[in-house]
Amino acid sequence: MENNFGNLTIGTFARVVGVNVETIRFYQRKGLLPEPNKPYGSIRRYGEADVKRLQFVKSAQRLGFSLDEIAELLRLEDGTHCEEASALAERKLHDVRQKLADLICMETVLANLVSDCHTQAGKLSCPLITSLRNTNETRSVGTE
Amino acid sequence: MENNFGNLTIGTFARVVGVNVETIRFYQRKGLLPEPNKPYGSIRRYGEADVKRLQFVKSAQRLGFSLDEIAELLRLEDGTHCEEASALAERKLHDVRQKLADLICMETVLANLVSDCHTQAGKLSCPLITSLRNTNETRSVGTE
DNA sequence: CTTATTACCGTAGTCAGGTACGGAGTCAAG
DNA sequence: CTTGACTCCGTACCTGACTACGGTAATAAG
Ligand SMILES: [Zn+2]
Ligand SMILES: [Zn+2]
Ligand SMILES: [Zn+2]
Ligand SMILES: [Zn+2]
Repeated sequence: MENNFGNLTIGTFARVVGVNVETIRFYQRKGLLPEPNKPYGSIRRYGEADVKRLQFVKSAQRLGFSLDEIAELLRLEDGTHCEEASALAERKLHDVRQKLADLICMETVLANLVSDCHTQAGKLSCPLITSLRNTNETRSVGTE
Repeated sequence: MENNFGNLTIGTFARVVGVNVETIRFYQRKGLLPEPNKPYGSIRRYGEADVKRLQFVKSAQRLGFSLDEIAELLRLEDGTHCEEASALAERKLHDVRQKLADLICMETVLANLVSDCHTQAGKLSCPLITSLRNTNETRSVGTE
């Protein structure tokens, strides 16, 4: 039968997006993905919309959003709640910027540690470890 | 009795560093912190070294290290394993930079969505939602 | 001396985010 | 029409990082 991208079984769907079948079922139970209907018998079929939605979930997840937050983002999908939608998006934007700041701080600290470590010239002990031991420099990270 | 910083009970120790007592005991079971001896009876006392070590754990954690990785770092603490230490830090730095790239991408997307939403002028449906529905823009996120 | 905190210790529970399992039923190929 | 892969569904289990519970002992405060 046509196995184009509009007509996937759960297994193909999972392989296309690169997740475990069980993960899809888990997301369905959590309400993140719908359980599509079974057009040709007793097996559900998944389409492009599902692929996109799942890819969105995975993208947002890589950005550190929790599944609950992603559910919130996805609940905006009906398009009738402009106020709530923009408020939510702005909150997320704020979160993202906060995370960005934290990460930039981490990046600096780690990059310095690594560079110190590499410019060590026959010193007695690793400056990376020494720096980590005097935690002063890293204390400012994650000031939420 | 002297409650200076070289003679803390577990409760004071916890309060000083700002963690739960149970967390300390948990770290002890994990081997991240030693169980000090009981100099005045049957109650353990904690000193500056313990405070520093716990602060080290918490700092490293804020930098995105897992407890297992931190244990690894602590095992390198004699400072004679520069290679391993820097390799570990470099791996973390790579992770952090990957997350940064992802977040910058998401920041752009979210900022655009919010701005679209605000420049909406009496249109039928929220452009933020519309954009979210065509998730194309977020597809590039997390290209590991 | 009594009472209220705290410490000690082991075990168990929590939460997020899955992953695995087992017993059906279903479907396309040979 | 059987075989083997796949699906469905419910339930159970797993990891990481804690957090809570419960009983007993020690000790500090009044
Ligand atoms: Zn606004
Ligand atoms: Zn080094
Ligand atoms: Zn070594
Ligand atoms: Zn809008």
